Amino acid sequence: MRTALYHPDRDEISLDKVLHALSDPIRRDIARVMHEQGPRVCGQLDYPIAKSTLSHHLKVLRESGIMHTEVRGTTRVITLRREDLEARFPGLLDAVQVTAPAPEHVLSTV
Amino acid sequence: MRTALYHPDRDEISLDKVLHALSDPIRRDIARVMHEQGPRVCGQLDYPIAKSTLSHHLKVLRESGIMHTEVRGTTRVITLRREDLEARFPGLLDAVQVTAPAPEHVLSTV
DNA sequence: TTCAATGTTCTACAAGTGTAGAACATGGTG
DNA sequence: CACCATGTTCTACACTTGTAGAACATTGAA
Repeated sequence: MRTALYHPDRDEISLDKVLHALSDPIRRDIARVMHEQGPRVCGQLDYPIAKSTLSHHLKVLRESGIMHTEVRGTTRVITLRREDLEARFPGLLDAVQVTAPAPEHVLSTV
Repeated sequence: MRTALYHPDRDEISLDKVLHALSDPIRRDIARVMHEQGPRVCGQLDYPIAKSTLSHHLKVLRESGIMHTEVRGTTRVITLRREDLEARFPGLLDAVQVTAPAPEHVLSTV
């Protein structure tokens, strides 16, 4: 059963959901990696969490409108929806350090 | 028993906690009101929630470093920590529409 | 001192979240 | 076909969260 993956339209992307999605450090880092290294295959992501947990995070990122998922064979290519997010919430990706390097004094953030 | 209210130092303000705090629409609106109308007394805030719930939200905002609380008689004056937040996460308050008016197409956000 | 006003804290609860193991689905390969 | 690789979905669980009522603390005023 192939069901189409849900992606909100640009105008449906909600700030509540985006901020919630980005409040998790792993999800924020996934977004950062997608921006820094371009589209990725899920398996290329390396975090100390279970496959099912990673899948959950990717679902949150996709359903909140932060990334796009394209099925390609057995793998899935995920892409940051940079333009949609920039159009909807200008400066947000920069401000949450997804598209901007963190200033020195921020790196030690707990 | 008067215990000093906890306020994180500027350098201790964590992006995780700030984003989580701002992912709630009521808390984000409180921040917006503080910016727009200056320091407020808690009782001036008008939301359809219980006193204890409002108090909880204010605690989250204070402990995440978003606002400062000053006890003054029986009331408490709350202030947006605009400069600290701007220094720590430049552009964030604007991007989450706390210090910037929402563009037309964003007002209908669900 | 007694009373009222302002908020916080305590307690409780339903809903949501991050986590992971097991099973499943899909697609490529031999 | 059988087999493996990639990820998702199902189920479960402990923890957190937003919510509110009741009691409490503090201060100012009558």
